[in-house]
Amino acid sequence: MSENAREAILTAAKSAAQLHGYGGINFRSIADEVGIKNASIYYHFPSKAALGSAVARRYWEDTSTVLAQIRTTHSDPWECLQQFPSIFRTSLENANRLCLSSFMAAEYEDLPEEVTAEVRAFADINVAWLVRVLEDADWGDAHSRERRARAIYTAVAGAQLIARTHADIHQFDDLIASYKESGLIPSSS
Amino acid sequence: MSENAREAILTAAKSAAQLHGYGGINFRSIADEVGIKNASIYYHFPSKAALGSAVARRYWEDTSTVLAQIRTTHSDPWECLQQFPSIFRTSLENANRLCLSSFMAAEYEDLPEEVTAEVRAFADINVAWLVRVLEDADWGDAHSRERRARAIYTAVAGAQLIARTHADIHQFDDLIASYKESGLIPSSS
DNA sequence: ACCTGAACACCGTTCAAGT
DNA sequence: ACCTGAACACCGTTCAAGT
Repeated sequence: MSENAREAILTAAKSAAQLHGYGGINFRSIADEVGIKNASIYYHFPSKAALGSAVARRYWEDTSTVLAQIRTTHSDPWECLQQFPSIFRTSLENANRLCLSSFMAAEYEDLPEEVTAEVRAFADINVAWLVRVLEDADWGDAHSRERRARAIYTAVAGAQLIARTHADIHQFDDLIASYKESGLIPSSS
Repeated sequence: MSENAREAILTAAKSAAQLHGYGGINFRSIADEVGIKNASIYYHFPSKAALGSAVARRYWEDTSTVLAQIRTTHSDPWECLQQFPSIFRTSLENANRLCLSSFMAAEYEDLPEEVTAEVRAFADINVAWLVRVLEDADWGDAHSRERRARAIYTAVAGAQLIARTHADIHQFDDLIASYKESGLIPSSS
C-alpha cells in the first residue's frame, strides 16, 4: 500500500477539503485515514500549501474530464447547457459536499498563492466550457457569451453554496429551475 | 473602555469573521485588538459558539436595517430591486469582505447549531425583503415571487463569492449586470 | 464585576533518527 | 526510499486566583 500513499493522502485531503475547506485539512486525521503518521505526509508533500494546491489541481482536472464527457455524450449544445448544474448537484448528493472551488473562494484571503492559482483555474475551465457550448448553440456574440458564461457559473456555484444550508437537495433543483425560467440559463425554445 | 468591552469584542469578531470565517475568529488576536487577554473574552461570551452566534445575529440585524432604509429611501419597488446588490457590493469595497452568511454557508458542516440558526435567519430576511419588493412591483404571483426571491438572493451571494477571487470589483458589477440583462433580476421595462 | 496566568489538548511543521 | 517520535509555537478552553 505504501506505493499508493501519495494517492491515498490526496484522496483523503480532497474529501476533507470539500467538507471543511482548506483550513479543515487536518494532517493528523488524514494520516490516520491513510494509516501513517502525520509527519510522514511531509515526505510526499513539502507543506500544507503544496498538498492543498495538488488537491485543487486534481479537482479541476477531474471536473474538466466530466465536462468533456458531457459534450461527448450530448451532441445538442442546449442539452449540454442543461446538464452543467449536474456537476454541482453531484457534490451535494455526495454527503453534502461543496465544490472545492467555492469553499476556497470563501477562504481566499487565507490561501497560499499556489492554491489560489488552482482555484482560479477551476473557474476558468468551467467558464471556458460554457462559452464553447453557447458558441455551439449559436447563442449571442463572443463578448456576450463570455459574460453570460461567467454569470451562469457564478449563479450555479451560489446555488450550491446556499442550498447546502438546507439539508434538502430539492432547494438546489428549485434554484436551477428558476435560473432556467428567468432566462439566465438559456434554452432552445 | 471596559464598559464597552463586549461591544469591542463583537466588532472585532465580526470583522474577522467577514475576512476569515467562523474558523478564523481568533480569540488571542481579538483580545489584542480590544486590549484585554484572551481568557477575558470568556467573561463576556461563554464560548466561541456564543460569540459566533452573537456576531451572526448582529450581522443580520444590521442588514435588516439597511434593507429597510432602501425601501424608505426609494418609493419605486423597481428601484429597490436594483439597489439590492449594493449591500453585497459594499462588503467587497470594504477590504474585500465577504457576506458573513456566505462564509458561514461554506463552513456550515463545522458550525455549532446556535450559529447555523442565525445564518439561516440572514438568508430569510433577505428573501422576505425581496418577496415584498416584488409584491410592491406587482410581479408574478405569491409562489413565483418566493421562488424568484430565493434565486436572486442566491445568485447575488454567488457573485460576491466568485468576484472575491478577482481583486477587481468590476467583476461583481459585470455579473450583476448580466443578471439584469438575462431577466433574473427583473426590471420595469 | 471584570480581568488574568497557567495549564489542557489540539493544530501545522521541523528534524534528527530509524529501517 | 519511506516512515517515525519528539519537540516547537500556535489554537480554543478551563479554572483558580487576583482586584
